[in-house]
Amino acid sequence: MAGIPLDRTDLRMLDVLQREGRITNAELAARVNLSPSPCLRRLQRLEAAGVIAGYAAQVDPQAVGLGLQAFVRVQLTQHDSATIETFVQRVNAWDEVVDCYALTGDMDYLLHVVVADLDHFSRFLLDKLLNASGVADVNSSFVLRTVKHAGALPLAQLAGA
Amino acid sequence: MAGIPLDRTDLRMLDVLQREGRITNAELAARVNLSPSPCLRRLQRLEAAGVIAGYAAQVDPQAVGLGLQAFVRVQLTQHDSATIETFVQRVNAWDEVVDCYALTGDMDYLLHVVVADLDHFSRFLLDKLLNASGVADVNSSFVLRTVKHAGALPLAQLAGA
DNA sequence: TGCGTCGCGCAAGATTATTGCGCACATCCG
DNA sequence: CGGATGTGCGCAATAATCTTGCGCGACGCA
Repeated sequence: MAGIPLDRTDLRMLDVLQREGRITNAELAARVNLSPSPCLRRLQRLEAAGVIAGYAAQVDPQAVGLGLQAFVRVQLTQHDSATIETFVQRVNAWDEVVDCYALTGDMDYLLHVVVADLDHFSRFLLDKLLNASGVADVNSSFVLRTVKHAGALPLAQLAGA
Repeated sequence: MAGIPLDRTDLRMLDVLQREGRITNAELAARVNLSPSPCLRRLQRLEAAGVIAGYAAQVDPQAVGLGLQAFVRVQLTQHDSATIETFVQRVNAWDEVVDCYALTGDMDYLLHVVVADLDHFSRFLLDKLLNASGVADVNSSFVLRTVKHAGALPLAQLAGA
């Protein structure tokens, strides 16, 4: 996992693509002061190296009827590999869980949950989460407002080769 | 904010684009059993309506030297609009904060922070967050492992017109 | 100075985007 | 029941873009 070296141009490309992922290669080239050919070759290199893991359309949750989001902190009863493995597998199978992180602190996991409404959340909580073995404690907080959703890493602060 | 009606084809398009945002219109059309023309027209409609808010390249944080992530829960001293307004503005100005949500529960805000290392985080915490007025309490948890990062809404479970 | 490497720009063919147009089907009203 | 209307599809043609091979110049090094 050494990671490939990234120069200033690479970082500028990434910075642009984080915000406008469907921009044409021609315009991306113009933004970073390059002709289309080397720009495309750099892009393919970044994709092949996994620096760019993929591209995603950002869908408005409200528009598709998913109007409620919550963050659920979960504590497991035990921390042996079997318990963890089982929990992780279930989390990956649950569609409502968009993100899941293992954290330091008194709670083991943080789940970002997206659902249609309170009823939907209730079913998720009762039928899935609390039904899962190994779950000792659960603490739910609902999203009142999305204050910031950059969807972009702070590349500006990086020096780059 | 009624939102435009979405049929089964629209949802399938969104489902594909959430995972492969840079797919060509021709291939997207093939995936949803449509010819390129109506597929593009649907896409433009979805973009214009804001159902698709944008497109983003998913950059690997490790690859760009941002190897440490944290979730910081913040409680404000007061909840008057002036205190909130000030805090929100600062959050939006801080590059390290990728996401920020106002939550129910005993902590008012959840910040998703991406930094290079502990030193970087320390500077963020001491120089920025704890220096901000109106901040009563702060609780940081570091990301040990990203268990799941779908980056996609669960559209499969939606019926759609 | 001479050699090798690296990355750029140019150019041409293949692919894709984009628009106008006509047609089929469903709905609604007379 | 018949005709009008609207909606959305596919086709076709042009414009734009992608994609690859190639030659050139800059740089590092012995």
